Amino acid sequence: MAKRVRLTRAFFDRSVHVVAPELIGATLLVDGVGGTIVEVEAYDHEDPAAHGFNGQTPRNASMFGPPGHAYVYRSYGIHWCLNFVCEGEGIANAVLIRALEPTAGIPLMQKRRKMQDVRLLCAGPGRLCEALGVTRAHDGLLLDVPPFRLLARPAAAPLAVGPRIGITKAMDKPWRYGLAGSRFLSKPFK
DNA sequence: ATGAAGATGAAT
DNA sequence: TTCATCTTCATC
Repeated sequence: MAKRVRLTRAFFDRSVHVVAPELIGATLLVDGVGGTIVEVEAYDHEDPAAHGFNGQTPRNASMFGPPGHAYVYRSYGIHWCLNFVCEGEGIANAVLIRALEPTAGIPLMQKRRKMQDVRLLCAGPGRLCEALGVTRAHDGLLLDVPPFRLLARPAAAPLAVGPRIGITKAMDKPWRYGLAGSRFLSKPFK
């Protein structure tokens, strides 16, 4: 297998609308555990649905920081969700990582998730974080140094595009991207 | 100090 | 469709 290009902080210093689709097919590993990204959503600073839209707070601070860092937040009091911060220091732009196809460290993921079905291990932002062991401790960390490891997609992937999940229709945009036909998505694209 | 809502997931 | 679970932030 050809050695794949590591994604550095420079990769993320671009519009979320460019970065998000390019992340489909890329590899995400946390302490060596992870797989191929198959679903993401883009949130830009002009987006009323984005956490940063109403200004900076302690929770979303890392979203306003420089690109190439992680933004991890607590969802519904229960789950962690992982984002990659993109261009515009002082402006909140990020890509939510929603699902991946497990390829590395599957036994550990199964243990963390307390279930065996590989298809459901990382099919959703909360599930993905539980499987990879991502918590608030990862908030604000750089993405191009351990424990993170990101590898560029080997080639452009066939994209599915659709409305984002959990966003009220009035605020929504077609900024959810997926690997067309993947069975590891949190939900199918229509 | 208090309360409402939330970029979800699992069970019913 | 319901509910678990709890932090965050706006408001009082």
